[in-house]
Amino acid sequence: MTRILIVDDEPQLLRALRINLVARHYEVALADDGGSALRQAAQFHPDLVVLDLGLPDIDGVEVVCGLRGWTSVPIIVLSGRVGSQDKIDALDAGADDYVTKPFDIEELLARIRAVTRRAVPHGTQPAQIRIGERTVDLAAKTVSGDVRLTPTEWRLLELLLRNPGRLISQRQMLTEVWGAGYAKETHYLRQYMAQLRRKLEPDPARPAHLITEPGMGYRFAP
Amino acid sequence: MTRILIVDDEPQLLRALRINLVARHYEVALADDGGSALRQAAQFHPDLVVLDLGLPDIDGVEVVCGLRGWTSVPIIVLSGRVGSQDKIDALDAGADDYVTKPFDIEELLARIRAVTRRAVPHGTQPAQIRIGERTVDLAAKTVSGDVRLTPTEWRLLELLLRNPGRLISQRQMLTEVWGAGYAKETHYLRQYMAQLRRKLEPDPARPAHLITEPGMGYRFAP
DNA sequence: CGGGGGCGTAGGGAAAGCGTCAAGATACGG
DNA sequence: CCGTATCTTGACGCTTTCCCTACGCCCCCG
Repeated sequence: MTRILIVDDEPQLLRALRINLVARHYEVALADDGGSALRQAAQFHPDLVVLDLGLPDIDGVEVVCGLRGWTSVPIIVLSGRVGSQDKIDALDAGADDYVTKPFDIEELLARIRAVTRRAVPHGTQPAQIRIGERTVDLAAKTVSGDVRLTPTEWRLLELLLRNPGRLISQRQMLTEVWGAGYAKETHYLRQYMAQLRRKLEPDPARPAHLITEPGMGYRFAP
Repeated sequence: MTRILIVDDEPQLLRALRINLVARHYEVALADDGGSALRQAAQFHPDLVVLDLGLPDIDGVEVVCGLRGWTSVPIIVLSGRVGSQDKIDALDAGADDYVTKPFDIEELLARIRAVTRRAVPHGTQPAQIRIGERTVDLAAKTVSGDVRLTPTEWRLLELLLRNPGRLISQRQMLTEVWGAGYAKETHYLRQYMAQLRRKLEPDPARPAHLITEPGMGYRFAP
């Protein structure tokens, strides 16, 4: 469920927004000034902030900066000011969208959908990745079970593991690992992929995680 | 360098935007109708699309859908229509922002910055397309259900999927997939289309998505 | 009713791509 | 200076993919 923090000093607008959002199954938290907005954001960990610029205590742009200091949560700014400079300031401070009051609630909802659709779910990939019976730690550059990899093998493996499930073209692998000018040396790939499989795959002859896509490239299957 | 595709049918607006964007070191491509917009997007691979809704050939929302069929590139819609419903339709079709004309160029630039700042580098977000019971991801080159495609099959499928609903002539398919000298080898098409259908269609004998247009070409029906 | 063009399916030979073994070349540390 | 680890390069079977031919079907048209 998407969690939304609404920040506005007008009680009736706050109320109207809360009702509309709850009806659409959002989880809602409220704040009526900048200070409590920052506090609520830290506690509530919203997936989206709807922020009125005209707050009694802190300027709205300041609130945006305060949030952006530690979070990349999407922010939609509401404001009665129609001047372009206000919009530019808010957007460049880190806001994702800017809606001028008065606004149609349906439009705001559509913009909320647009912004949340784009947002990446927080919590990216962990540093530890399992390959068969082995565990690879990209940050520490270690593999469980006393397996050691050469620098070239690490570069190659990292490229694959950072794109789980995605096909990496031979060209991309060669240019990123060996450099431009080696784009045709597919021989290196076969050589080093074989070594990686020998060191990592449970059954190197039948690779289950370091997959070949003939004519195209390789992929890491988690 | 950020690459921007501008789609508008007014030459003077096109010109003004191009000048402003080039001055700010964006790389710019232009299109003046929906058809060339879709084509340009497939060729130019922009990091952002600025799209006017009032195009002569295709409705703007259709263009948004056409793009969203295969890419998650950010889209900022321009429009003279101020009605909320137009905004909602465009945003829900997959647009990221909606700016009503006339607009301040500085505001548009700020919105461009806001949208591109949020955008993740190419390909990290899956752009998935449904074909029957299968799901195709063009960026990762994956098909659900342990289906694998050969390089030629991918080139052919990509061409069709990037032009959803549109007829692709045999000539175009042959030249783009096999090369300029193969424009008459229509039996290649029958061969590979059959294979694609076998691998993707629920009932290959009665294709529901990879449609033959006798004497003309083929079409992908979403 | 017969013929022809366009379409779908099947199968086989050629070629390209892949995995592997092995050995020479190069860098690095003792 | 030598030995080891690592990176290049070459050669050889094997698999996948591509290209091509052949054949049967359907629809349109004569």
